[in-house]
Amino acid sequence: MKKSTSEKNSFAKDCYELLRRVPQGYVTTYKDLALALNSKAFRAVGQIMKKNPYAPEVPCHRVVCSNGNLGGFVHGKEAKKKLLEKEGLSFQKEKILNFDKHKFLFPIQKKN
DNA sequence: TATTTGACCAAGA
DNA sequence: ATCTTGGCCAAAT
Repeated sequence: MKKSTSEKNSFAKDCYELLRRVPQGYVTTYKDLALALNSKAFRAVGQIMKKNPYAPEVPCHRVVCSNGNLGGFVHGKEAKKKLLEKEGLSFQKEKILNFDKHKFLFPIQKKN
């Protein structure tokens, strides 16, 4: 079964769509984003964020590593940490405290 | 078209 | 607990 031509560019697009749904005070991970797209392109997700941070429309600062580590950020990790702290998250060095507690799961996510 | 690159991940030592 | 290693996949070069 061949994929339709229209869903060729869907990866990056869907990425932003999903990320845009993440509310303040919550975070998601590169892994979960990829899995939500039925893919394992964990790294590609990060690449996309770096290249096309569609600016404040998409909260790229709410995307972190699945192990609770802060992850990366174009404007520097410290800026990212500050933003998340403002949204109510707390940190231990580079790790997020109560990580899974603030982790946002997408409506149609495969079983954890 | 082929190769390299990463804001990653999970398992080993 | 930290560090290394191999793998993974879309995008850029």
